[in-house]
Amino acid sequence: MTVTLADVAARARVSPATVSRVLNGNYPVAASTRERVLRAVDDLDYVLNGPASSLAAATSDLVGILVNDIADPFFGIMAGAAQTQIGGPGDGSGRAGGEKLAVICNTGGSPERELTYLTLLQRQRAAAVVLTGGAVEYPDHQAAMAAKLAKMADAGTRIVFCGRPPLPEGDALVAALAFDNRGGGRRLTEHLISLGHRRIGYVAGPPERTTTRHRLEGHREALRGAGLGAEDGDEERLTVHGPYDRRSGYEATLEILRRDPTVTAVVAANDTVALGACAAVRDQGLRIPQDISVAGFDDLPFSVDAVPALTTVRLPLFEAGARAGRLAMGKENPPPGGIATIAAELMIRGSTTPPRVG
Amino acid sequence: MTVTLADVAARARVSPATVSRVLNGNYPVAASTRERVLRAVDDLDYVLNGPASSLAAATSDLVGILVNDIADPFFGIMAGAAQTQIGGPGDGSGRAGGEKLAVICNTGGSPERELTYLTLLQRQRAAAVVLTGGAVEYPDHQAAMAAKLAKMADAGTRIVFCGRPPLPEGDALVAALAFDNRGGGRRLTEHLISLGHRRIGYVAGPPERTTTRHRLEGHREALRGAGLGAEDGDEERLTVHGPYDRRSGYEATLEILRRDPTVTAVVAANDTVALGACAAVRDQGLRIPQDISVAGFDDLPFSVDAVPALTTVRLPLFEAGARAGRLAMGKENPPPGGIATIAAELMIRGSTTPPRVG
DNA sequence: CTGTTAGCGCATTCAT
DNA sequence: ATGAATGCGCTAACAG
Repeated sequence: MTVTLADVAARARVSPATVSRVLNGNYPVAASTRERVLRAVDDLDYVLNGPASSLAAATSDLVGILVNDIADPFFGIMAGAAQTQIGGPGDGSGRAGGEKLAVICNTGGSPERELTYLTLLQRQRAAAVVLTGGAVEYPDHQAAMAAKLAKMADAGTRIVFCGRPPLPEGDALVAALAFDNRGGGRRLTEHLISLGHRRIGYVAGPPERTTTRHRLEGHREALRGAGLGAEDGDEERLTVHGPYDRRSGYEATLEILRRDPTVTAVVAANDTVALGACAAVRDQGLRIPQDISVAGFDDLPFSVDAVPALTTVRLPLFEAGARAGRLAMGKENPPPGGIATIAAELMIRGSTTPPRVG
Repeated sequence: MTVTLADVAARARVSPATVSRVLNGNYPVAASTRERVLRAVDDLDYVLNGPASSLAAATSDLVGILVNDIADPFFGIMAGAAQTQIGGPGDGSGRAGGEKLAVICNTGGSPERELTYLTLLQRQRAAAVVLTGGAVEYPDHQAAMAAKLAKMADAGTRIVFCGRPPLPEGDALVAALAFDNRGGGRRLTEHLISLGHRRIGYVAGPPERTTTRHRLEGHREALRGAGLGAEDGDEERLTVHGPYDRRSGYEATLEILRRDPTVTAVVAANDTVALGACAAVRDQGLRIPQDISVAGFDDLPFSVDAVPALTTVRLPLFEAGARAGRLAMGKENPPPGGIATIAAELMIRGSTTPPRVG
């Protein structure tokens, strides 16, 4: 019923080995036979059996891209960009040549699912794995991840981090592209301070994630640099943690305003959270930015369309994702030391202004 | 070097077949031996060889989810929802049990890449394929898709459409969840007409996609139902096509305003496009909704946070994606006739009001 | 409930 | 440049 390599060989009057060689193209084959074989492939509508091929060759053409939340454009943009470098141009024939199968795996931010997906990819003998977004800092989980990644790397799987700091152990096995979340966070808050803000609320992400920690650390660096926060307990009082979603931004902002109605600015962990923060501010009858300035992080596409446009920190998500894809394909050499820090750019827009006097 | 099933069998002092049985769990095994085997698996840190397993069993645990643009939350939400039903709960061990590997494939809207991905999934003997979003209506491509899907279905791959109309041939091979784009589009424009709008611009998506066509048809049904458009050429003049992105919304809206400065409302092909439309309206010095009403489609999460909040048509993306995932897993029976139409709900918000008199 | 026996379809030595 | 032979690691009958 199902057409195999042998069938193609028979029709082309060559040996199975020859068919395999023209299909993989890694070996000299006479032009005339190649043509004959390809015609037989078309005639028979033959489709290579991936599992059999992978088994015999001990490698596969699968590349996994792990993301925390695919419904969030932050990850969608990186994943899509990576895929453009992995999927190959496509030859328009639908026949599929040497392309890899770039697949996106949605962990939902769960450490367990992250490990499960890695195991699944390990089973498939994936050619490469790209891990995007911040890591969870539970020691057990980090150790388990490190062990599993080491094993996969050992088995020949290329490992690439994208927007994620390298593992504590600092394996040389991986190439890491880390965003400068700390620096971006610092400059953003410095901007607010330079405008004259002194009481700044901070809606942070989940405490266990590296991204959250780094952005928050940057924020506090800026506060301390200006002699704010550390001494009077404001840092703790004006920081509220929650997930990276709109609802969290809304509720955390209400909480911050309740704790201190005199805050003049709210910094959100990312742009999505900032949208929720804006809604909360408005629902309190306050105006942005006249009464309260609001800032985000990431510069997602919708941020420029917020009203007023959102001051935020731009991360080159597409470029980083594409580079991660190239690293996964071995098209590009790893950065020196295996790790590159990607700069973050402050985008000042209408949602931040000097606080009202008085 | 690499641990195989036989190694585990040797260590557990059982036959390879027994190990296979406990791993797959589809067969009775004595509790004591099962335990022994599992311990051996852990001791040896054994990982099943996916390709070998798939080859022998002639099936794989891969499920493909095809999307047009993973950076667009419209697809991210559906894909993520589908994955929640497919990936399995995860047992927290990271060991990976009977889960499927749900993978998202980003076609970028290209027909060629769509076919290429299907071929790749066909190679892998995917257990199921979920196709999301509107289809491209080029006859050749439709025929090629129908042929390939038929072949895959024939080989045992489950095919599910999500937010996509069934194929013209109407194969019984697939289960289809189709959004009521036409009805939603019609009700949206009827809403504007009922407010008193008479000259309504329409920023449409790419003309070759079913989603575009259906939404536009709904729009025109409403116009004609009110005796508008058809006779005076407004339909054509006030419709501009473009991709489903912000930029297109911006530019098309400028074009519409140029063609007819007296339009009082602009309907966009989706919410992202609507955001661009809003920006264009504002850049022309016009206010929303006082000078011009703007409406979108999909009700993506950010739409409620637009200022003013966007009137749009809500599609239950998460629910539809989850249902598609269950259909792909065979956890749920296909709808009668193989096709279910998913209702669209009009969400009236602040971006639409009656036009100014005069 | 468990062991034995055969392939699954292909890539890759070796020959020629 | 091509063919023949071997085995990748596992599952699925079939015995027992």
